[in-house]
Amino acid sequence: MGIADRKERDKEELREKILHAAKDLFLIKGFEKTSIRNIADQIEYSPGIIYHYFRDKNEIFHALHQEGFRQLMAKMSVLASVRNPIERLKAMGSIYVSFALENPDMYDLMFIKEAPIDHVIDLEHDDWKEGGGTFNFLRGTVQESINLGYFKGHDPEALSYMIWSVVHGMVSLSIRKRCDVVLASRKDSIVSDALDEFYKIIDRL
Amino acid sequence: MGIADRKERDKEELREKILHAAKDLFLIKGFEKTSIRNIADQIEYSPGIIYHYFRDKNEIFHALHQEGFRQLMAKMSVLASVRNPIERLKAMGSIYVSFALENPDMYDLMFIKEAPIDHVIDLEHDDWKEGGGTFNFLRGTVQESINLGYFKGHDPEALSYMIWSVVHGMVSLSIRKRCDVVLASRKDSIVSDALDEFYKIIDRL
DNA sequence: TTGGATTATTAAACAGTGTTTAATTATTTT
DNA sequence: AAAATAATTAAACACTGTTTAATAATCCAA
Repeated sequence: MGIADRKERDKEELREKILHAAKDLFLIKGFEKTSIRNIADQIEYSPGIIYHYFRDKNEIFHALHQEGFRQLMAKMSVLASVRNPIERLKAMGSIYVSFALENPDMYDLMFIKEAPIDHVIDLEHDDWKEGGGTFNFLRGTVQESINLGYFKGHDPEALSYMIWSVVHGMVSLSIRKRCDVVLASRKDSIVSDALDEFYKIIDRL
Repeated sequence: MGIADRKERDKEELREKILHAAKDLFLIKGFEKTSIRNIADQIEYSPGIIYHYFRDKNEIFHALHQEGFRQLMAKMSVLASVRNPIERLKAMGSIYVSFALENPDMYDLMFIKEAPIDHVIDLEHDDWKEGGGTFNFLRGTVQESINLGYFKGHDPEALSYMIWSVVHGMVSLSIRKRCDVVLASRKDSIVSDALDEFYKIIDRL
């Protein structure tokens, strides 16, 4: 079935081209300001073609969303070798924050934008659960820490959510420029400074 | 100058009507999905009139943004009577979170949406600074706590940003439905559970 | 009270959006 | 080579924020 295969590959190729163009444009102009026509112009096809590869603009969103999670998980995977769960926890925080600050638009897409999460819930729920996912990695690390005697009296799941909230809060306030108003002078360092404050607290528990 | 006054009042009245309609619609449909024409329909005027009262859609955003901050600050003001800064800190967290969960769309507008923050920075910077503002209230409370011997070795400003990040992170992940995917079973209670975890940590410092 | 200036309001248009439709071109199968 | 199928497009639809010029309403001075 070599011919069918090649056809399949050709189709996949154009799909990737659309996705690539979409990502490029969105990193420059932002997601909502990137139009279907912009993407079509970029790949030198007519706008209509995009609807043969994606149901709507949200499905492009969703595909990029998945790619972002693959990237983040790849960055996290180096932590498998860190034995001490508290050390791993802190390293996770640093990786999470640096991923967000180095790829603010991708982070925005993954964790801030409202777009089609309903869609994501349906389609990605299984991926999340079986694939482990970043949150389960965090929850596991917290559980390990508790097993070693840290975080006494804490609920592992709620504590994990709190920890996620700290790092997400820091980077999302920064990305959406909410600290510029109130912390203009140190807006470039405040996130890493605040992360250090959090590490100090962890060390004292 | 009674006539000029009345004219002024009439103008103000329509301005308020636009704002009211905009807020109503936006609470139902969301901000981006509320169009100028929708607002015009609601108040039974033509779309063009809105541009005689607001420069553009962002200026409506900005007006609602200010209203939200007035609301939040009003809720916070009851805390002036709480003497113990640690108690006040925790009460602030609870008020902040409940404000966000009770007015998710308003919170979204104030702290999550990207819209015209540049505009806000220019216009609102002074309000923020002199009027105190929520963040300065937090910073002051943290400073008071430090003066009383709490949070030893911490930088008050960075610590304040970290604390803000915790509560903002919790509610914004919830509002933007990022916990639904990963914590479906307890998505309604996770925010308050996580806040409790944070309080436990504060109590142990 | 009337006429002119000013102001408030509107209708219509512009350039853009996501999406759908039917028509066209290209490719594959018979 | 003809018929069937698939890929691609042009054109339209109903919407968006915003601007323009024209209209309607109001005010102010003579």
